[in-house]
Amino acid sequence: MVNDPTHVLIVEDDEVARTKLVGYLEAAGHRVSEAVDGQELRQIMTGDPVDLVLLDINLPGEDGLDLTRYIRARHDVGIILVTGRTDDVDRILGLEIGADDYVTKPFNPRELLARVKTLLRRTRTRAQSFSETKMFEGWHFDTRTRRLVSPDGDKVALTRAEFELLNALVARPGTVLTRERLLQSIAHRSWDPSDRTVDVLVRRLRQKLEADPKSPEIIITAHGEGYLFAAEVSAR
Amino acid sequence: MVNDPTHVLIVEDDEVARTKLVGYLEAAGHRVSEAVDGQELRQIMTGDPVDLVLLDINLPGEDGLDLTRYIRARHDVGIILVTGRTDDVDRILGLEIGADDYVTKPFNPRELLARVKTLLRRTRTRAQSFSETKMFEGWHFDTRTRRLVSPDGDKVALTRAEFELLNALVARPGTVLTRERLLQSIAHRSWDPSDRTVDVLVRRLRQKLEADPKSPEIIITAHGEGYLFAAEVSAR
DNA sequence: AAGAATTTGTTAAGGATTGTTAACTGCAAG
DNA sequence: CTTGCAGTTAACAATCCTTAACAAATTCTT
Repeated sequence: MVNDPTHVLIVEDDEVARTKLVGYLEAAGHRVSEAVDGQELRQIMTGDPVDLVLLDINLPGEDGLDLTRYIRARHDVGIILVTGRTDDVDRILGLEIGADDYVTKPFNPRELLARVKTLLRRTRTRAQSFSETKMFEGWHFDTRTRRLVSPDGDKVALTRAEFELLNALVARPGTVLTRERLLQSIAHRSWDPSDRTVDVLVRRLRQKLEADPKSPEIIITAHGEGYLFAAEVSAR
Repeated sequence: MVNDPTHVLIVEDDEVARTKLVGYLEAAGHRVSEAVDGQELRQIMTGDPVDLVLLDINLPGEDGLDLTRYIRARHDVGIILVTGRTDDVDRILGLEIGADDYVTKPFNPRELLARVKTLLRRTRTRAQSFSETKMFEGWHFDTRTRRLVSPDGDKVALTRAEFELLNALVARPGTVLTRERLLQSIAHRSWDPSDRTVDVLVRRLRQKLEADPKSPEIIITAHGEGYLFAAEVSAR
């Protein structure tokens, strides 16, 4: 895995955040370059082939979206946007103009690295298509904007972990998923039998999602096995 | 169970691991083929229909993920990935690109066989495009949501074990099923003559299902043999 | 940079499900 | 009718899940 270190370019003007990112990625065995604005980015990318760009969306001068356009126009490289929680619109726009993925600040390191790794693999094998909105029992769940809309049209806010959990469940309706596996999807870590993290998250999700959280009909527990998404899911 | 042996293909380059896997699966009554790389896999799969593939994720050359994509593109077959404990991302990615399940090395035989079994059941019904809800004596039984609705329209909650039991019975109406076999369906374990687990579960199910649990008409006991689902089942 | 706010993880008590045991009941063959 | 075997039943034990409250970690605000 460290045989052929991939070259990752981080574009971020805030020094604290940048240093953090550099740390994570170097620890994961990547070669890392840094830039604070479009000028530095151009300088680096013309001289040294880059495999993946981590791009803050809020930059002074040319912002992340401008740079996404710029990069897409001349380089074949993966782009991950780093966005704030409130940058909904920019995020969508970013994906539309060619970014491959995004992470929301605050991100957790594991998730970040997971997305980096996933994207590297994808760009290497040239696959396409990223997210979509799924519907179940009147709910709309957009995996791209991370938004959940109730049958009445109310927006329901999901925390990061709640989102990941729902995402994992919705991806495999009608299948019992073990806690081990769910925790993998949520936090990229493994599970021991005394760990009740998943249970607690399931409960929190149920309270947002179920008509009667006491007798759930969407997220069903399989005693001794795990949990199961019981509603029918249609994607669009 | 050994009447119609399912054909399982194991793709694993490490000989020790492969031999182990072969042993487990043959002991469970499956017909097993072996491959060490993508080339051998293609050779086998073109000549001989396979029901399930056990696929090591770390292979030299084309790895498990590449092969998952390949298989998904041309065959309707269950895929279980065999992953190392550290392959977080690959595992999740594997599921995203179409694997059905995974087991982590080192695995225990019991878990492995349980997963193989549930997946075979699922792919089999998938192929027959089986319906999800079955009806008998006015009851509606939805195997996907695990819900039971009485003739009056009342929802009856089933516990996991009750659900599995009813599921096993309904799948073969008019046939006497041994305790051994029922316990297999419920708990994936074997039975000894002093084990009253099935009996107790039958009783609990009867109390939810039978008009008069004292003289059951739907779940009949076959003295000295096992139990029998006596109602007529129509699927839809 | 400090404190507030939010999210996430942890713990322990309480509840539910499942497994086990043993007394009891009924069946079926002599 | 009796006897032995098999199934039923209830009560208990073990395991697993739910819940609420709290602690820790993280992010946001000023």
